Amino acid sequence: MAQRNTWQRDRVRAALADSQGFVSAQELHAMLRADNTGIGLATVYRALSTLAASGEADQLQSPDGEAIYRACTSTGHHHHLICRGCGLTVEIQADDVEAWARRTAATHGFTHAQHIVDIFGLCPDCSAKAAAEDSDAG
Amino acid sequence: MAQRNTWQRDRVRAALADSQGFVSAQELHAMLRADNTGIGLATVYRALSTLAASGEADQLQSPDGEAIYRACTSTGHHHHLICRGCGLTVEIQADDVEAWARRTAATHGFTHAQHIVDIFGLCPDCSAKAAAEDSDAG
DNA sequence: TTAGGTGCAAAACCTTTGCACACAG
DNA sequence: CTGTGTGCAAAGGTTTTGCACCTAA
Repeated sequence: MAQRNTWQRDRVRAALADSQGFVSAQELHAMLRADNTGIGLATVYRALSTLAASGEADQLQSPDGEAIYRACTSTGHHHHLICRGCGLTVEIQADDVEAWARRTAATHGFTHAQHIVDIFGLCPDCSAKAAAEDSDAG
Repeated sequence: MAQRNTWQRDRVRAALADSQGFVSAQELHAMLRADNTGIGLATVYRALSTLAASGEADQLQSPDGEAIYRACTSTGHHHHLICRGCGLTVEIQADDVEAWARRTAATHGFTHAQHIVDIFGLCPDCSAKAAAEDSDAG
């Protein structure tokens, strides 16, 4: 039948739960290897896919183009505030926007809707640096 | 010295402006090749990076893990509801979201903030087709 | 002239897949 | 026993990079 309960799967799940924010499959694999398990990279990917499919994990794309995962928290996902200067990424809650996106898709009869909501800008540090360079370099 | 003004760069910029919504570098390259230009894939990537760095284009990750770009329109800001199946694009107004984005950036001390708010999904037609295939094959 | 841009192809990167074997049920 | 899961490595995809030539200022 469906899924078996292997220690590999458990380790992946545990490592995922252990991580506070998002983790890439590569990072997860590295963690697991460092943890003295001879787990394979493909296994990590497969476990992650399965976990994501069964709703135990959330999967999305990092700004770097990697797939990143997090243990599934009961309530929806969030979005990102990304610094163009240093790459700093702040996770933001946007329940209103979630609702708006769903409503907008439904209004137009769209199904299977995913939304992209991200804000690019300069973080406080980079804003200060940019201002300094501006008056400095002219 | 800074950037030169090559026809390749111009074509990339034009193709980008020509596209409603987001386009991947691969798609852009295909368009440009079909347009009778012998432009190279690497050139498209390089032009896109330059454009993104100079603020003329916005770059982000599609749900499929590709980097996607769109022309940065300084005026008449609106968003898109894009059909994954047939490419149909609906322009949507989102004043509430505009306000929210501005507020969120400010709250975190971010400056020069631009936001990306787009929804990908299946339009009514493609939804129906997908449902038909589902009950047919499943 | 100068130095940045271009094209091609190979490299690098992340992710998926084929295969033989092991292990959960 | 049955069939899913695993590990390895090779394949697949996208994006970057090296190099020689070209071209815009």
